[in-house]
Formats: sequence, C-alpha cells, structure tokens
Amino acid sequence: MTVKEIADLAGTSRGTVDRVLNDRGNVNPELAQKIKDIAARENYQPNQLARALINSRKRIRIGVVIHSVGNPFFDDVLKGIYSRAKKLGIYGLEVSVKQIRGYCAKEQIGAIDELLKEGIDGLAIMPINLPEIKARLEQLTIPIVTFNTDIDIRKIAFVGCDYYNSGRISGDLAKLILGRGGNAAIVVGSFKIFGHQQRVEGFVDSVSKTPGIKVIAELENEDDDEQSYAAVKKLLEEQEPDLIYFAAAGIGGGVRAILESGRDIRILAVDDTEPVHKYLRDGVISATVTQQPYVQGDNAIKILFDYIANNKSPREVNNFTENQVKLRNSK
Amino acid sequence: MTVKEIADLAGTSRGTVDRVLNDRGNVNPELAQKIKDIAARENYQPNQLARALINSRKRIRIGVVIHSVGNPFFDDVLKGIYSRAKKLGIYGLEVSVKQIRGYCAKEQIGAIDELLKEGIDGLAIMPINLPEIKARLEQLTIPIVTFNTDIDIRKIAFVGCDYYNSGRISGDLAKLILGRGGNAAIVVGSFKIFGHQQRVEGFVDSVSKTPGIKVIAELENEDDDEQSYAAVKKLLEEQEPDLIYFAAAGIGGGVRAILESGRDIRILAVDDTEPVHKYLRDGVISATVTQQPYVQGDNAIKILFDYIANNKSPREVNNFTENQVKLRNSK
DNA sequence: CTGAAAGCGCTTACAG
DNA sequence: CTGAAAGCGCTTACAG
Repeated sequence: MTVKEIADLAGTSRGTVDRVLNDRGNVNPELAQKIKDIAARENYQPNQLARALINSRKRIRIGVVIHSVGNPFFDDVLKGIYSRAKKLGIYGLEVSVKQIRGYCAKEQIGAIDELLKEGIDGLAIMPINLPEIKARLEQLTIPIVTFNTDIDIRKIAFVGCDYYNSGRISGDLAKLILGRGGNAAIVVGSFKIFGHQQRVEGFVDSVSKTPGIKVIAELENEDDDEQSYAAVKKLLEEQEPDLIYFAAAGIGGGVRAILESGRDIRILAVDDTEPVHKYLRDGVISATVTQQPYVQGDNAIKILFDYIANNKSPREVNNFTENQVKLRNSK
Repeated sequence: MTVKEIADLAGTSRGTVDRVLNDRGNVNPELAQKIKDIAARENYQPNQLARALINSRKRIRIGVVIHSVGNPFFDDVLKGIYSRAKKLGIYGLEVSVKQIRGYCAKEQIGAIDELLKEGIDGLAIMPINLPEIKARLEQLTIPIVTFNTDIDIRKIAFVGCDYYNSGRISGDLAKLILGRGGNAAIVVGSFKIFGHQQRVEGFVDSVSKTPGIKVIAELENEDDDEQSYAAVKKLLEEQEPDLIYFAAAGIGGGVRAILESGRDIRILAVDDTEPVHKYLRDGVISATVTQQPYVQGDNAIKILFDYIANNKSPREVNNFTENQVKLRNSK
C-alpha cells in the first residue's frame, strides 16, 4: 500500500491523502473520512524510509544539560548521548550538550537558557531537584526527558536507575557474603538525596529478612573522599562492621580508611568509576552494582527524538535501566 | 555532497558516478579515478536513507537453524531473532527460522538443505559441533554467522557466550559465598561439550587462588534432570560440599536432590530458565550467571544483514555477550 | 479545498 | 563505456 494507491482508490490526489493521513487539515471532511477508511481497511503503513528521507531535511535540535564536569561517572552517559546523536544524525538530529559542574541551580538554569536561545526542539536534562529548577522547567513548552536523576514535572520520560532495587540487590550481595550473620554499615552521600535514601531503604529491607545480619551504622560523606575517609575511620574505631556498603560516591576515600585499618572487612560499592574498578580488580571490593550509564544517555536521546520526529511516546514514563552486579572477573 | 554534485564536479552523469562508487565496472579507468578522487576529497558519504529506500525493494533472505524445540532457554534467543527481523523488515529483510530438536546432525543438515531450497542469502546457525556439520557448512558459498555455540569454519561472526569467563565469574561468586574456605562441587552436562568444559576451567582457575576452597567433585549429568538428581544424590551421600555449581542444564533435578537432603548447601546456576528463576526468587539458588540470550539472537541477525546488505563486517569474529550475575532481586 | 508538479538522494534499466 | 530518463514512496510548495 502506498499513498499513490490510496489516492487512486479514493479518486483523489497524493497531496490530499498526505494531508489527511498526517492531520494537516484543509480537507473536505467527507473525503477525509473516505481516505481514512481506505487506509484503515488496507492496513496502510507509511514507508518509514521514504518518510525519514524527507524528514531528515528538517533538522531536529535537542539540547542536553548534564553536570558532568569533574565527575568521571558521566563519561559513559556522555558516550551514550554522542553515540545516539551520531546514529540519528542521518535522520536530521543535531545535539547540543551543555556540560556544567556540580549542583548549582543558577548554572543549570543558565545552561537551559543558552540552549533555548540556540533554539531547541526538546530538552534532555539531569535536573537538580530544587524548586527553582522545577519552576523553570515547568515554564518550558518543548518536550522534556529527564535522565539519571528525576524531578517532579510533566515529562515524556525519565531514564535512569531504580535506586530502591539497586539497594535491594546490594542487600542480596551482603546476604551472600555474610551468610548466616554479621554487622553491616552503610555510607551514603546524603540522606537528603532521594536516590541515596532509596538505596539505603532497599538495602535495609533486603537484609532485614535475615535475622543474623544487623545494620549497625548509616553514615553520610557528602560524596566527598576526605569526609568519607574520616567518617569510615571513626566508624572503625568505634564499631566492628564485617561489611561496608558504599551507596554513593566518595568510595575511594572510604576504602582507603578500611585498608589502613588492616581489618578484614568486605566492601560493596555502586557504579564502576575508576577507584571502584581498580579495587574490584584487586579483590579489595567484593562487588559493585552498576546502573548502565551508557544506556541512560543513549536512551534519553532516542526517546526524545522519537517523540519529536515520530510523535511516539515510550510505554512508560519511568524507563529504569538494569542494576547489574559486577564482580572481579566481569567485563 | 550528493551523487549529483560529484557528477557535476567530474563533468559526468550520476549513473557513471554510481557505477564507480559502487564498483559496478564498465567505466573508463581514468574517469573512474577522477570520480574516486573527488569523492575522497569531498569526503562523500552516501545518504543511507536514500540508499536503504532503494535497496529495500530487493528482499534479503536469511535462514536460521536453531535446536530450540523442547528447550525454553532459546525462547529469548528467538525473541531476539524475531525482533531484529521485524526491525529490518522495512529494509527488505525476510527471515525463515527452522526450529529443530536436540542434537541430531541429520536433522540439522536437513534444515540447512530446506533453507537452501527456499533460497537464502545468508545463514545464521547454532551448529552442532560434529564433522559432518562442519563439512556441510564448508560447502556453502553464502555468508554464515554462528550463534550460541560455535564451530571451526570460516564465518562472518560468532555471537555467544564467553564460557571461560562465565566460569570465572561463578568462581568469583563461590569465593564471595565461601569466604575463607569450603568445599565446592561442579555439575555439568558433559566434559565433551566445549562450553561446559570451559566453564569448569574458568571456575576452577578462579577459586584455585583461594587456598581454603577445594573443588571436591566434578560430575556429569548429560543435561538431564533425572541423571542430575541421581548424580547429586550420590554426591551428597559420599561427600560434604558447601556449595554446588551447576554449569549447564539439569539444574531442576539437581536442586531437588539437594532440597530433599535437607542439607544447607549454597547453589550457583547458569542461565535463567524457569526452574532457575523460581529457585532464585525463593532464595534456594544464591545466584546465576546469564549470557544475554536475547542479544545473541538479535545480534546474529543484525551482523548477518549488515554484511549482506551493506557489505559491513563486525570488528571481531568473536562477539561475546556479557556474562551477567543475577541475584534474588535482579530484574 | 484540491491536484499537478517538483523534489529528497539514490539506483536501475535502456538506448546509444 | 556513457548519459538521459524513470523510479523508490513520501512531502512540499504552488496555482487555482
């Protein structure tokens, strides 16, 4: 079935069929209905390649805001973004990435405004969860996809980690390691950060079913290696954990404190940044739970483009990446 | 840069440019060189969409041979195959799948011959590793991709598991669980099957670095639940394993023997078939190592189509899927 | 509101 | 060996 064939069946022209099938208006309602009926009856499927060939001439611009500066975790997220941008380049996609540093709302809003000035058809953003960001995003009329971290606004999709599940899986690991019992401690960045909180909850829920396992401490390190070192050092002076679960950043510093203590403590981590990777290979860290950063970048762009170019929404707003367990010999 | 622009620069026609750039011959060598130079200088990249639109008119037929009948492991492999077949349908791909049962060389050769009679442009096959299969495949002139299991022939690619690495990762799990020491037993289908052998090697190499862990038994179960049950039952009467690693099929039967014994034994599995899935959820099996069956099917078709339609080979002949650790709360 | 024509960038006959 | 023309299935002006 082609546009031409439908036009012939309806006794009209291709232009008119195109207008009807793509809701471009300006068609006699009766004729429009007739064309729709024929298309439905003949199960017309537009040829995606022909359509893409035409559509690729009008550029689609997607803006990306990511606070990746100084944080190697986001290297893989960026790889995913650029890879998908390249793949969709032949379809007319142009991606403009604003990399910013840390958690500054002002800088983030600045990046959004710059992108708007450049002129974008959609925004992929890792929003800082603050009221002023929420307010700014709610003013936008272009479609938005959030990735890695979420915020409570109307959006096409969120692509990122299911933190609660991540915590549960780390809990599974703790149970494997501690067997019938032992003391576990948890170190996170901040209980104020939703994802961190969720991981702690998941971990605690998971291990709490095993009576012999006790969670003896929950510490904050502000995602900072020095604070992490100090907090863990203090912990080791006061208590006797058999296992420490690092549920956010600052892992390198914390591990250093453990190694210096000379104690035999099992270590669980999250993600696969440089220090984690190294300590995992060396057998210092027992396991880490990763969150497919590459997929987060890749899929955020894919979903947003699909929405803009093909008017297709993902099935679910929440698109969770897999929480994958990595051990010493994992690749 | 378009064909038209190159033709203008070279003072010739689009037809001639097309002949040169696609090696269709029948062009004056000097003119051909001139066109090639211009294309190189202008960094000409053919528009993939326009090309695909044309090429989609000639159907490309890929035949698939898979011994999936009666083995639910291959459900996901099939899903991957059909998903990729559908995705590439708009590019002209037609896939014909021959599902056969078990390890019968005659049936497999029959399936190959049927496909050849249907007329295929490429073959994706899970070859039984037997001389007669090897001989038959070596006669073929169409491109071949092997998936899930490999055979020593000339081919475009193998897509499947790195069994040795899979075994090593299970060894990592054993070390996590046994901590400083304990007895491990291994159950495989057959030492004659390369993949099974490799998993055993990987496991042994991995745990052998920990002095306290001993591998006290290596059993065969012919991938059969009843034989598995009997073998494990006998093992438990004679020895005292702390952990049993099932490195192939027949896991349901083996686990039943363990449960009936009432002994507290940690269990490692491979793949995520129904009994494994259930026992993992119930906390009977501690962990399993999976091999991305969906990706195996999906990627085998993708690579083969890319070779036939776009003359593109994968970077490596061996395309290993990831060995992923799944725990109780994994999704 | 409608249709004839041109065009996207490529490939495919066909005539010479 | 070469070029002019037609065609893939769609969309986009443009004239009426």
